[in-house]
Amino acid sequence: MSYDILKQNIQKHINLSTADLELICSYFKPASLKKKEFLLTQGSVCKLEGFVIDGCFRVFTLDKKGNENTLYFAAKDWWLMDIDSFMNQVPSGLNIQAIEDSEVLLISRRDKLALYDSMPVVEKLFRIIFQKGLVSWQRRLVRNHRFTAKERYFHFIETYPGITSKLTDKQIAGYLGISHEFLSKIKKSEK
Amino acid sequence: MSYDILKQNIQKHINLSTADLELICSYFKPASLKKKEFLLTQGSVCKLEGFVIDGCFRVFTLDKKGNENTLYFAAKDWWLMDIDSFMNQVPSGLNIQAIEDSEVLLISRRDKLALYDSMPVVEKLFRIIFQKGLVSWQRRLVRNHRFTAKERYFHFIETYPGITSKLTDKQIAGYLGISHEFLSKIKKSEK
DNA sequence: CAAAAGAGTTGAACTTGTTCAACTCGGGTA
DNA sequence: TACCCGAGTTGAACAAGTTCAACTCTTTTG
Repeated sequence: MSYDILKQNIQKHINLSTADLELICSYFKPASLKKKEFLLTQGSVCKLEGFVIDGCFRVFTLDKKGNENTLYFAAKDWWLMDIDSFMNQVPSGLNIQAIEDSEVLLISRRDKLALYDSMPVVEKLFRIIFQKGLVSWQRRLVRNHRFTAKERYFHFIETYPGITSKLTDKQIAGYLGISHEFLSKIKKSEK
Repeated sequence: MSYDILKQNIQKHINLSTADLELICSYFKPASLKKKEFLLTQGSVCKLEGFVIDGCFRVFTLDKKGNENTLYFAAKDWWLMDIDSFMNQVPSGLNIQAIEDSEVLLISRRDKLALYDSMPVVEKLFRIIFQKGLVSWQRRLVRNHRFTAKERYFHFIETYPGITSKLTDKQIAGYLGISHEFLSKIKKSEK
């Protein structure tokens, strides 16, 4: 059952009664996306927050020159959201696209706000999730300042071997913040 | 009264009764730090979380070569913490140093955990604070990928004119992730 | 199956940023 | 006052990463 992955994810963060767990999960609705389909496009308002059950997504922005900058990839067991647009109902600066056929569990903004209001433990859950997220974003920024593109590349493939295999080099380059031509040269140099 | 700044900061995020606000604030104890004094040093465990009433701090890491990488500056009305070390009681990778004589309000880990447990609204407060923090770290990473050092420099001084005046160029360079020599050349080029 | 589009590679010229070393300048401290 | 230290500047040589263009090789799609 696909909800098991969500339940296990929540329990990694907090201890919860089975009843509470069931109740939280009941607000999430399953959805399928085909490869290349978008869950959110830049400029529109984010209406859904998701959790990936299977498949993989990339979350990226597009600048005027058409350069893609990838914020993160979300494979199985990852949360998927544009927090800013979802919470504040402002136009999103992000695109969320399936990079392979995928299954997600989605919650609407209204339901999420209702959960926050009715279950304090959900506040705690997301306080912890965001707290952990903040730490990893801080670390990523330091790596970006401190490490060369080559070091960042090897850090990435060692840290996320499972995701790497699903991605094109162009997508990885967009995550590392380098051109795909340069990534190609990095890979060649280390053969 | 110095607690007013903290109260106003909290109220920017959530609506709270005066009684709750007073109760939360009662856990925070004032402290003074002299210029160059450390609130936390790399390798030790973070025991206190702070809120800046006056002055300014820098939060940075030091690598083997002695390069300083600044995660952020915290002036009046900013929160100050190493979330990872504080929450998980692991040795910190960060240094927190006053860059001028400063006043802070500090809360211990025990008191913070007690607040989380006894007041669900505190969970909400920090859920919102971390949520906003996450958004700005994501944006900063995109700026780092997309913008040149020169663009990042002008973005910084335009966004934080008040803090800029307190900082040396070396400290700003550490925040931007460039050498201070290169920052000097950037400033010269735009005269 | 054929055509087209996208992914990856390579080279050459270029831009951005680093490193190291030498120098200047102003402010605190003995 | 004299000194020294840290901040900032500058130049030259170098390293890291980009851009553009040309080419190959898969993959997708009609």
